[in-house]
Amino acid sequence: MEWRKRPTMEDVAKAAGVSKATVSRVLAGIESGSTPATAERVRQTALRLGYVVNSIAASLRSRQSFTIGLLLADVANPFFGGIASGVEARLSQTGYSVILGNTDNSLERERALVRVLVEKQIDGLIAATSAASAEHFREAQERGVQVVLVDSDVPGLEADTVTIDNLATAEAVVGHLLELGHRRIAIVTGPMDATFDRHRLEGYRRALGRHGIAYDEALVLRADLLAEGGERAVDRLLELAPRPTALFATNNMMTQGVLVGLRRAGLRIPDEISLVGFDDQDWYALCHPPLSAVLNPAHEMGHVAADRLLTRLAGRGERVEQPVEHLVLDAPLVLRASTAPPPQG
Amino acid sequence: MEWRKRPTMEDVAKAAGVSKATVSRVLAGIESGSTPATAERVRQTALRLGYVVNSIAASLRSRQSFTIGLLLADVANPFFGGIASGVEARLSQTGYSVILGNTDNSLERERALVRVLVEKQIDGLIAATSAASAEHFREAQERGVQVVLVDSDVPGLEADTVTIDNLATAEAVVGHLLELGHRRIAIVTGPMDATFDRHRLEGYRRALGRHGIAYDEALVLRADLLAEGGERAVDRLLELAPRPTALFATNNMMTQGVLVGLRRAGLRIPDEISLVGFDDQDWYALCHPPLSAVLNPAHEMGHVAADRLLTRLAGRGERVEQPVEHLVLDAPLVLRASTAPPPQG
DNA sequence: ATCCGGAATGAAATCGGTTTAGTAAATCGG
DNA sequence: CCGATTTACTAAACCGATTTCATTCCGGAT
Repeated sequence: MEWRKRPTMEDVAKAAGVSKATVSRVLAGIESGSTPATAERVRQTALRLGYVVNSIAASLRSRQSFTIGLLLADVANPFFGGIASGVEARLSQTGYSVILGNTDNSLERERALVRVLVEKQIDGLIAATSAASAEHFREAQERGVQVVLVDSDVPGLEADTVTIDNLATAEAVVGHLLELGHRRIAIVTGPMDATFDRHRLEGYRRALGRHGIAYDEALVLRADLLAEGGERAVDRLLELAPRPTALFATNNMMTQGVLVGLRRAGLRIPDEISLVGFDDQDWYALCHPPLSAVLNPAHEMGHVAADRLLTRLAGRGERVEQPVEHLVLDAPLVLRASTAPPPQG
Repeated sequence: MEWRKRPTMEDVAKAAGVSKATVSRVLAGIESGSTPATAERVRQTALRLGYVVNSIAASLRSRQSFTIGLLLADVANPFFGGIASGVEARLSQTGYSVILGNTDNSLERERALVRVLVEKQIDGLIAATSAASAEHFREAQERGVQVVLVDSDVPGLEADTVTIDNLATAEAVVGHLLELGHRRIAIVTGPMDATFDRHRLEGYRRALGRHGIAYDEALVLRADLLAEGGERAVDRLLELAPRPTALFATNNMMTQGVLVGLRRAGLRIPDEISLVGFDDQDWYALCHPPLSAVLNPAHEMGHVAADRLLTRLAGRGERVEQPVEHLVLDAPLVLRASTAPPPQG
């Protein structure tokens, strides 16, 4: 069987009548160390032979993979899709590749993924998961991986973060509801593993406190961050007496679930109940009624995180280590038509 | 500066009193070639030293990276997010990693990405883009990369594909509209680069033909596959006289755009115009009115594509080459409330 | 003419594994 | 008990680049 082997740098060197070292220098774009004429000849032969570098070999020797890991709780969720697109957009401008890992909110899977990524010698890691544990990240750091956290912070981990001010944002949402006159406001939260989750609840609490309203555990509907959970939360809400007049759903999937639950229950928004969602999506404007929600800048967070990672990578080998940064982006509340003063009676 | 180097296989070998070869065999899980006692001792020392393999080095020698490339037109689009999650779910069960590439519908970016992926020695490539060109894929194939296409086919490329029957699906949609009594049915298409785009139009055409209705170029609203394009398509539709009584949007983003365009124009669905969308999303059920659409099984397509790629990778080195397969999945039309008989007069 | 310094280049070491070829000892059949 | 396998294991080659260090070449200063 005839099979043409792909040309290596050695082949190019031979064909161009130079050494591997020279070919390497030329193709790496190093100006000094070769005549313009030689450089051109090398480039031509490489092209003629259809030579393509083997980055695996290059990485082995140079100890740089130009690859970063991206851990997401759920790629199918547009919020994380937005983060991914932001990360990818920024990184691929620079020749870095991103290895995608989906954790499905499983800490076990997350650990396994980090392990594989470390084995693959990633230069950096961007994580947007709700992991409560820090050790697997710390292990990666010890092995020289720069890590940047997005959306959520991990307590006890010394790493850059890119988030929104979840506390203030939630406080603003609930403040808006309070100003409309609502007094019984329910909140649908996740399992409280992640900081964003806890901070959103804390903001809710603080807004109530500021308005002199007692915090009532019964109004905190703990769910699973998925649509299913949002839907079931509505069921529990219906059993509350007196029934809350407003509801705050703290992520996009649960917002969606709440919407179907409310529709199934036949509750009219905002006449019978006001609703504020999270992670604004384009379609929020299209449902009935158009939904007010917090705009969580997913794409931008991804972009900023990638940017931060790149500068950190660029600054390796510096004498002084760069201090960690905690970047906080704006998350405006976009008001549409799903909130109104509470019904009379 | 004191700096502890991460242990290599050599270190483990020395500490365990065996050779690198033995360590390699043990850690690779090769049963034969070592006593259970030796194996255990090696595993223990590896653990004790905190040894982690360097897959880069392993890949270089073994010529397998256990990495595949995933090219998507737009990760932020939930449809592609669904494909990504399907691919990732199937692949990560098996120790493969996926490198994500976003093409943004740019052929140039797509070519550059394929180049980088080939340099990174991917074992396989899954692409869900609307590239009309085959050569960059063919080049990857020549370099030993197995290619699987998802959602769209690339004419002139010998590769596995995983798609839906776009022609039949579109024909069914338009057939449904025709049976309701519509005679002027507009369609919003993409730029016709991709086969899915062309096939959907062809299905539209065939349905009309089957019902003895003339095909009218004016009713074909060419857009850009984005929401923006769908919105502008509505503007053009409004200028048509007589105005079409039904509209078929052929992907999720354009469906969304059409929805906002229609809303802005104040056209009531389905009283004044019927609408069928594509790439069913959960929120279609939540808008007003609940939207009928084709359910494009993104997650499943990704899953199947990954599966196909894995069996192809497993079958390398066989005497006989496996023939390419064209897998076609079901894409049901889910009817909700956005279609009705045309208005009188 | 001679010496010197910098630029161009090449030979060889190196990265950290996998794989091959080979060796010594253990096992087996008769 | 002997030759023939088999088994456990090692030494060394190898994958294909980058990087270090030595060498050659050249023009300009002395």
